Amino acid sequence: MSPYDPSAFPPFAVTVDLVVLTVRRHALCALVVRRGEPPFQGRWALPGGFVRGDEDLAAAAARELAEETGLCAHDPASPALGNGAHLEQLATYGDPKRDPRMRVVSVAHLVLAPDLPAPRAGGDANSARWAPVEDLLGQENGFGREGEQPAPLAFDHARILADGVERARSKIEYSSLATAFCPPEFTVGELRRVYEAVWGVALDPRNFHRKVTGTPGFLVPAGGTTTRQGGRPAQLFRAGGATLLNPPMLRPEV
Amino acid sequence: MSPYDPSAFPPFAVTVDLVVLTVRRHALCALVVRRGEPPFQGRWALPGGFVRGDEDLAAAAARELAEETGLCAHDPASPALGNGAHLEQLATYGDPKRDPRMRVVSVAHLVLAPDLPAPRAGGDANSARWAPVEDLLGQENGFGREGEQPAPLAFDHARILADGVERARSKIEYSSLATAFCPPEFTVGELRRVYEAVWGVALDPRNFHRKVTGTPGFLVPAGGTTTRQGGRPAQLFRAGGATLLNPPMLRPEV
DNA sequence: CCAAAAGTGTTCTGAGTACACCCATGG
DNA sequence: CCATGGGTGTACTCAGAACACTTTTGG
Repeated sequence: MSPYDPSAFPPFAVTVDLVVLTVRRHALCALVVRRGEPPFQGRWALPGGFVRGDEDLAAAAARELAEETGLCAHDPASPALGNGAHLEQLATYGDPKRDPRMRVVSVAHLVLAPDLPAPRAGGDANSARWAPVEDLLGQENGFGREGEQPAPLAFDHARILADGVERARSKIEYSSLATAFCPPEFTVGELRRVYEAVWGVALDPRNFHRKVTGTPGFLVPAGGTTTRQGGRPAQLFRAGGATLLNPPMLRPEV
Repeated sequence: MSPYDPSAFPPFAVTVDLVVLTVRRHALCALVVRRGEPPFQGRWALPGGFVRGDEDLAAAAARELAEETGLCAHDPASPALGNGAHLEQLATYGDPKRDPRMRVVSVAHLVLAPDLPAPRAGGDANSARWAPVEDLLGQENGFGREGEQPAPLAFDHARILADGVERARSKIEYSSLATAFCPPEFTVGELRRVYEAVWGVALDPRNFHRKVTGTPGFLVPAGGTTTRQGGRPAQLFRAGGATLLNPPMLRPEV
């Protein structure tokens, strides 16, 4: 079978889907858009779209991200830049029946973004919003609010979202990725609240402070202080050059 | 743009490429096949092939693996079974120019296999062999043998192989995946030599023994002993049910 | 007897945990 | 003055690192 023969291989549609995570009001939230057409019309879905014929996968993900949120993300090789979003490839989903219309292989990407004012519904998306992942996936932990159980996400997007959340949860253990959820300058307490929101646990503020300030290259002082969280003024930091956290931040047992 | 309109999205070819790793003669080795046709004719490449129209990605990877090696791997969800191979999705490579003939998106998979007699060249592959990853990627460590620098792998396969090796190296830290490199029954020393080959370091045999036998569910005694490594008879073990290793095995600093 | 690998015991030390305590601000 | 969060000091504990030592085979 010659590779030049188009009948030797079936044609696929290739898309990118985005798991865009942020921390809002002490909860881990994901960006979802409402579908304006069948299938799954009216249901929430992850943002995404077709990869163009001459476009790299990461470029397609960055383009879709910009179209849907105005965020400017960057190459997977170099993490956080621009207005701070981190983008990396997550996994690829290619079940033959995942889209009832045709054979679609979707390369999911994970984006970690600082808290943004409000998603702007742009392009082909009817409307967009931030939703707590706990609501989107069903209450994994016991302490979720009861009652409002929204319709499940379209396609296999609940699975993709769950994989993205799991990736984010494990990756902040051994990397400085949690800073991607923070504004350019942040306090140790704000960074701690990111960990607490993503992991759904409480951390000891004193030991956390020692751990992150004692790891060389993790945080660099930005010079100023802030009282935006109340209490005693806190030093402001920027993310340092170190991307790997060794020894890792230990996630308390559940 | 309606998704039903075939002109709305460009058609892609979708393939799976396999990073098949094993440990032979105290070295980490990868399975490579010689290309019988252009482009890159005569060069070594990773095994792989087109995904069929009604086939899941993992199924395509398992099929290609069986065609090339006779190995029987299994679903990514459940790790090692059959004759012991572990298969998981690695990453997806979709640079528009990665294949000069056409637009190909390749979903790479990682396979960890115990030492096999010899690869059987099957199907569309001219010939196949195990090659030390150190030779295929250029000597990362100083202690590689000099001189014989083979031609680089075809396409972007060196990058894919490097990503697969890196995944394997990091994943055996915190999982029981290293047992996938071992036969069904193995000794603690054999398992230690797997770690040493994959990481390229020397580990303290005494502390390693305590660590793996002291982690509940990691190893279960198989009952017998063997002297196939010489010296005092060693207990035989099987891989236990535990898949996560906590606390992780610590990789010594380079 | 000796080499080689398996396995056990013991000491030292680095890092996480828990928690008492002080600091600096806003209201 | 006091509530709130920021930050430091310290004792306890656990697990990895290093290494002396014993065990059991093959040659």
